[in-house]
Amino acid sequence: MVTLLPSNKFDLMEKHRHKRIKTKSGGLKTPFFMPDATRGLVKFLSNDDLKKAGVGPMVVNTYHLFLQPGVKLIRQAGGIHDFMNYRKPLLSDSGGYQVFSLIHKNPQMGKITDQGVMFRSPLDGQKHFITPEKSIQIQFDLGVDMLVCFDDPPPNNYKKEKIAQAVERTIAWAQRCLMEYKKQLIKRKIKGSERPLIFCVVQGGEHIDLRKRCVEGLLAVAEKVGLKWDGFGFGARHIDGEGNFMGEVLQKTADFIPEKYLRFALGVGTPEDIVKCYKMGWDMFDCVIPTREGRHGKLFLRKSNNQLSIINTQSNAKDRKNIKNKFYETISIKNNKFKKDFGPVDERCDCYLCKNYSRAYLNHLFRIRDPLGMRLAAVHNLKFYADLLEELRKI
RNA sequence: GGGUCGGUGGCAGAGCGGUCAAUUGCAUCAGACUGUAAAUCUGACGACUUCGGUCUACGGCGGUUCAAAUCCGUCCCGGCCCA
Repeated sequence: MVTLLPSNKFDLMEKHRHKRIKTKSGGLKTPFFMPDATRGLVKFLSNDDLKKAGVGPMVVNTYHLFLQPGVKLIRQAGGIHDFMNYRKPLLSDSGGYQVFSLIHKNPQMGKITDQGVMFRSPLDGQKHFITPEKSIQIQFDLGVDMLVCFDDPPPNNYKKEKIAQAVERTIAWAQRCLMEYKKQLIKRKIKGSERPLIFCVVQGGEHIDLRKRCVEGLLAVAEKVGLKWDGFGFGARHIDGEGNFMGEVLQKTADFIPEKYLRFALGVGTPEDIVKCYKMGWDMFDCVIPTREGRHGKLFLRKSNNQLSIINTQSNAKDRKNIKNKFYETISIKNNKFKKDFGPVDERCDCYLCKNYSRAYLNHLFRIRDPLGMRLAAVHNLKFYADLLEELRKI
């Protein structure tokens, strides 16, 4: 494998660590990245593609799977692993993010109360009431290896008092989630080694005091219930209104979370954001970037050296400035300049795309909008992420 | 040869006297995307420009009109119908 990271480029605090965790579907070493298989698949990819891309654990989504095909069917299939025929660890996101992405962004899509959330299905408009308890029950029904508490992630630009309110709600919901978790373990007679790991989520937007309050509240709640969290997630968006990475908030939040807990930076992120978070002590990541941007024709490339990128010259001024800090480059394969480029997408990459096809061919696939193009691009980007994380595991 | 319907920007196809450099779709060019309502979304798309405008454009030519892609004449080209 070609080294991705320049060895001396990161002047951040060195708080990274390596943990080993056990799940019923196998062990994991941190740090690791999980692609989002929201509806029970990484769009366009087969399990074989995932394997070739070096994908291990993945994230599925409670709310989306609840809507379709429904929990009952997945139970009949023998659980989400059997349904997908995927044997590696799976983490289910609670549906909390959909409180943000569907409702906070679009109030007519549902209603949030202390009791729970009324979602209006984007599929057919039907109403569904999801409570913290229900989210946990669904996640047990899915049979995942890791589950996440149902939370309320407000947009970062909300007034502080509203974010504080979301923090208190998230803490209260976490307690209800943990109680339900306890109940389900007993009800289903789940033994220690079969126990899914449980993550709570820290809210608080850009406010460090609220993040602190949230971590403390979540620790207190666990004590009250008499169980321990396996990990803490960083909730809401980790970029501010201008698209800037909220480095200090991420760093401080990591510091508030006691060392022994896993730290899961939900939704992070770009390769550089992952590296930064890793250095701060975050262990786990998931993001749609490699797959979505791949489907949209953006490919991640290993840099030939530590010099400035010359490829991405058409990006805006802000990007051009930022690119100095990047250890990789990106191309938009749809661009005209690749029409007759018969070289591989990334000559330093050994993924299925780069080993078999040219830039010109991929450009053609995107021009005719054939799904094969999106599939190959997603495989390539996931391999890039897999290689990056493999490298981080060695640092 | 007669009749009839048509010829609009790369293509398809609106417009049928001024608000038209011309709706819309496709194509093209670029950009965005961070716990996936995303095979999506945004912008540009005649030429020049001191960004206020200026010019050239709706088959050709010639008219009518203050004003024509839009009305009239004629020519060229195409579809269909009749001989």
